[in-house]
Amino acid sequence: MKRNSRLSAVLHALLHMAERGAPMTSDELAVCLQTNPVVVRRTMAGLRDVGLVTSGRGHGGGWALARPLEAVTMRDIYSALGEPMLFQMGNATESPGCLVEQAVNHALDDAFRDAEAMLIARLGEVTLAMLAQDFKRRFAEHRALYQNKG
Amino acid sequence: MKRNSRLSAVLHALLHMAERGAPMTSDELAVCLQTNPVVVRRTMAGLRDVGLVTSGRGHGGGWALARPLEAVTMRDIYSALGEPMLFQMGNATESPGCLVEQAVNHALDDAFRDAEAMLIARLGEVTLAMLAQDFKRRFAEHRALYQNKG
DNA sequence: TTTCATGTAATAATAATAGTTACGAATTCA
DNA sequence: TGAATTCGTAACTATTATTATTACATGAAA
Repeated sequence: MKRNSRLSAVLHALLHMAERGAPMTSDELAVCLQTNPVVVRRTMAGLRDVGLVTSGRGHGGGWALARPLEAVTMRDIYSALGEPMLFQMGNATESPGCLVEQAVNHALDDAFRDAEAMLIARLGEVTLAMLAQDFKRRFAEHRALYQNKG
Repeated sequence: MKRNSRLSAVLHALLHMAERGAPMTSDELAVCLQTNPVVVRRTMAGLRDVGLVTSGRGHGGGWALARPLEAVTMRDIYSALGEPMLFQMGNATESPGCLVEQAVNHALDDAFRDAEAMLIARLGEVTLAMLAQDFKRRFAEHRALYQNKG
């Protein structure tokens, strides 16, 4: 896994889990996401805590979706991962004794809060089912191209 | 200077530069922003390159605003610092061979692009003059409180 | 009871950012 | 001219945050 793009990676994982019927192990997901099994567990643990996925141990164990694709939005995932991903931009000092800084921080906070609100709203409009459908469309398109060429 | 809050720090600096009539040296700004003079130079150099501030060497030199406060918005500063501050969230892989990932990234990019567009629009509505005025308001308020208490 | 898989703590490695040191170049003033 | 400033930058170090790894315990299934 790279950079701070955990959201992208997790969505990726969830769609692969959906394609598969049975649970996927941390090792399988780690290969899929090009990261380490322990990192997968740590990340998925957060999703399990809010009821988005389930985990099971022993034979036949692993990670599985806890809800149908239609009932999960990108916002759910974003929130489960701990929203401050972006937008944290904590203002310079936590103890704003300087009145200039108070004025600056107030204006910045306003703008960033609004932008994040819009982001969250947009993420809430897209379900995993929609993503899966978009994937299918791309797949069909890709296959058509492939058949044309050979 | 702390964290990734360069935007906040720079706005802070510019307002202090405005209060003062004469240019401020990197050393003075460094004290004001609790950072290092070299860091100040590096940061301010970006603003100078887009014509927001001027720099002068030797006696009486230092940094000064190149435009009136009314003619600079928070967006100008945000852009000059290199927008990808937040929002960079580069999707997991740069070579998206996986169609699942393509679908995910497309959806995420849409949402983040819209949110950043809103952020930039909001930042563009606030001039440094407005921030200065808000500061004055806070100062008056503060002084009133102080006089009441003794 | 052996094998498989998660749970988690502790540690190491990486990457991004910020801070330092050092010195060169340009400007002012005596 | 020469000394005092002050920015301009490169090179290096330090710090911080994130990610990856190791190791082992816990629980479940065959």
